[in-house]
Amino acid sequence: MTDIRPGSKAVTLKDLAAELGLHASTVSRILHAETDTARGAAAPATAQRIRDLARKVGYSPNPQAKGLRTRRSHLLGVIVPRLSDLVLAVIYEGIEEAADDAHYSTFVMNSRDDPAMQRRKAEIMLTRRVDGLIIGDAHLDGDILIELTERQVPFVLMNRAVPGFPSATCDDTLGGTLAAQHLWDKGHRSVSVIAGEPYASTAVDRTNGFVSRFRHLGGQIPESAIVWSRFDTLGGRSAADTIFSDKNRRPSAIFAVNDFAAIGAMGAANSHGLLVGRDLAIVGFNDTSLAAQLPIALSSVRSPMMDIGRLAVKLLLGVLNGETVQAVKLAPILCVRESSSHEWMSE
Amino acid sequence: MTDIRPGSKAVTLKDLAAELGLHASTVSRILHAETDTARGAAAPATAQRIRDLARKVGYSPNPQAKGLRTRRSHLLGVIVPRLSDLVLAVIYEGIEEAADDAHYSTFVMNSRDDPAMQRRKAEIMLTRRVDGLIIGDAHLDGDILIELTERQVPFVLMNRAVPGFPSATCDDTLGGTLAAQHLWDKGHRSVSVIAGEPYASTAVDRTNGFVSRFRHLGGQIPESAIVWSRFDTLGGRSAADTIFSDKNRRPSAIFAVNDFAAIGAMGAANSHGLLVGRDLAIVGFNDTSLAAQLPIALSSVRSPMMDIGRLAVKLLLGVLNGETVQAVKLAPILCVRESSSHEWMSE
DNA sequence: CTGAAAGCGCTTACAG
DNA sequence: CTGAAAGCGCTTACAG
Repeated sequence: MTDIRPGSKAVTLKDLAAELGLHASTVSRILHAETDTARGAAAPATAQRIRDLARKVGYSPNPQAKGLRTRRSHLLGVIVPRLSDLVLAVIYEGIEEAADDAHYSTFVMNSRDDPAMQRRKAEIMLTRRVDGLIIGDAHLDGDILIELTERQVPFVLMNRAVPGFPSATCDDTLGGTLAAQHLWDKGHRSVSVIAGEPYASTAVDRTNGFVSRFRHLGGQIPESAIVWSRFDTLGGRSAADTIFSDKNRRPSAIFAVNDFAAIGAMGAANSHGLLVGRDLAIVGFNDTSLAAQLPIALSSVRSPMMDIGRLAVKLLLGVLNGETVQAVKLAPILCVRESSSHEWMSE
Repeated sequence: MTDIRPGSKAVTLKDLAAELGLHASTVSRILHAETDTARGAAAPATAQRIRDLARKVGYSPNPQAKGLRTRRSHLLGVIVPRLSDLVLAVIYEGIEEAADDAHYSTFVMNSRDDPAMQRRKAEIMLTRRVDGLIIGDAHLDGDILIELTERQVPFVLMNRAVPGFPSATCDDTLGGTLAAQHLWDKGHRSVSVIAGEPYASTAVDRTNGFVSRFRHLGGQIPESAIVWSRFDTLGGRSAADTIFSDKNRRPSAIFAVNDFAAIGAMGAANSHGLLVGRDLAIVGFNDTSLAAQLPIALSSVRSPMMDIGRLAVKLLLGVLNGETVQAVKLAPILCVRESSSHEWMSE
């Protein structure tokens, strides 16, 4: 068992060397020659002795010393709007997994989608000497990314894309398209969109994908039927209230770009005496774990959240490796459930 | 504006010293004498020049070098079952805030409540040389905490307590008591409990608090009415299904030790043709942001999640400071909503 | 009041 | 095949 206590003596290279009657530099050389056994680094027998002892005492190099010397911290910084957004929490699980596999550790910080906070958190991470940043709160209208690029900070975007920067996202446009096709096929001709925050590509792309396809099929969506909103339940509820307050237009279906907004819309529908799945169809986005378990199961476009996280790490490691990386979009699939499975008879 | 780029030259102490015609050690001394201005560290004028330049170029000491020298990383490790559990995500926000204020940074890792994974993650954090651990996934029956204590790793528990170790938690027993009193007052005499995982103090204490009070008031709760379950929505649903499948006993109220389990129970009730808030009362725990926004608003015992996070940091800093710290419990309050506000007439 | 040295634990050319 | 030196950027007694 390893015995590494914060602040107290851990086993050092020098300890190993002393134990073996060797010089620390020799031990170091061997412990790095993982791939090519004893490739000029030391005699095979010596190498074996070193490795055996290292394993036995559970040696692990002091990351501070190593980082100081190599100028690589093996630390990745992750910035998200909020971890209490389930979508980001799940993506982060993917990030943690992939980083772990690559022997990197990750910091994660909440920016609350506030530009000043985004800057502050990025600065803290850089001060900590992270090797690179995974940014999950990119704003379409921000200039932080340009600054980071100028400062040559290695980074990739995750979840939200911004044209011109590398990113790992869901194909949100396609997701919106799937939702539109589904609702059209079920007979809906009057639909509204709870569109999310206009500064987020997720909101914009999902909305665009939906609207384009619906119009392409011959449907009408007036601008007034697209309601921008916060991503959370409360945002969804007030957006839905806005939609229902229009007495001249009562949509038979709502597409919400986010499951939580969709849940809020379900609550609003309930308050207005509408039974979801009969009087009103609702489709959400992300297929979070809650969707299928709600009293009225929610249809949702499933985005591969874990994979987005893993991919983000892969892309960032690519950047750190000097490769040129692109924006990559992962395909979503539609999960139809009780909230939108009924056929709608247009009157 | 600071200009710190990973891997590239950042401003060092030596740079500052050269610029000022001083020795690096002098600069270092001043930059540490924050409290007592120039207290024997340097001439007031020199101190001022140093501080001005440091601010101007945005100097921040290299944490690796500093850590190597001082044997303090100013890093805290946080281990949670899963960040996709909203409760932990919110607690983590409190942790991040408090750590930030104290100039600490935090790693957070998911252990999935799996003992092997808990060990692994703790080991990774220790290998990273964190100064201490905040453990949010403690099991009542585990032995990891004993090991850590023997190895003299500084740590505190958060969210879940284990007797004999310092912790920051909600007063879960009190929370259960509040729920029991409320349901009793509303006229319920036949109740069931969705109790959560028996290895978690949250589950055990909330259940005990509830059962004790209910029995104390003169109510009956047979052991068969206490159903242990997972903490998530699916766990709540199957627990509720179990409860409803007992044809000899149809409770008029259910206390779930967790909001997500409560939501699952709502779904199950729905499937069984029971209208929550009329045929069945449900009370959850934590008052997560969803509770108030559900189509049928969920009554819930509100735990001070953010405060628990902040407190955990405070306690751990105390431990690092050599203080003896205790288990601290924060008081919850009951939020009554539609799901349990109806009066129940016992037949 | 300020400088110079030593050393934290590592890695990396460079000798031999 | 192995050792010795230098140095990453800092802090901390210790001189002077």
